[in-house]
Amino acid sequence: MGGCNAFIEVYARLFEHFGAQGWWPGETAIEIMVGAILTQNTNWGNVRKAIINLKAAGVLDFHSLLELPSEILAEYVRPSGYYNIKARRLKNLLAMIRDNYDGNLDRLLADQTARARRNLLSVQGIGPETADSILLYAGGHPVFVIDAYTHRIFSRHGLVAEESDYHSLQEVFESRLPRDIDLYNEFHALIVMTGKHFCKKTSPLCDRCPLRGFNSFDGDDT
DNA sequence: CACCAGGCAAGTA
DNA sequence: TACTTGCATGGT
Repeated sequence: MGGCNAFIEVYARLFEHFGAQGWWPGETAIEIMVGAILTQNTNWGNVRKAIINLKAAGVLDFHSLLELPSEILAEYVRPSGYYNIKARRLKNLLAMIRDNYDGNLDRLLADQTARARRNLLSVQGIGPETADSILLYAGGHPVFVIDAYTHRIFSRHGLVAEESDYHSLQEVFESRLPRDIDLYNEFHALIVMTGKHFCKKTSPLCDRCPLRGFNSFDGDDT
């Protein structure tokens, strides 16, 4: 259907259904970076409360966060869940930026993509999705962010193998799509939106999913 | 009530 | 290497 590649067609359908998402939901680089850690395996609504706490306390900037005691930081981020772990992960990230980029977040974000990514991944508590979210949404680097929804939606529709790991999925997306930062930005956001509304763990392939009937693979099972 | 959420690391065999 | 478990609040 529609001669061009399936991934572009999926993007077109999702964009038509949901419209532009305008991610990331946050204004500054530090806010995006913090949000990327806080949202790990957690509903964004909970993350928003944590961000509001940090803003209300006036500590949502690099040096305030660096100096803030971990126990206090943990209290602020408590609504996002795993609050002790996440407070430590934030501290680990801040320390890496202090040590490698002279405490300047903009220098991390302006670094070469590969080196910035390596440094992010060296932080305990930052894995590929968190690193790539920071690179794309805070730094504007052309890396496609993969998440649980990406895997679930695309494997259920028979577009990628069920056993694909993070890196192989990222390779597929980046090779099938034009290297366009705005496209990467919107597409991942649209995938998350689709997952939230139509592709939960249980309740596979529901009726009003914008991708329903996308290919013949659809609908043979639930 | 059970289940899940925009992961990641550590433990086990 | 390939599973499993801990981390935790809040919404549906």
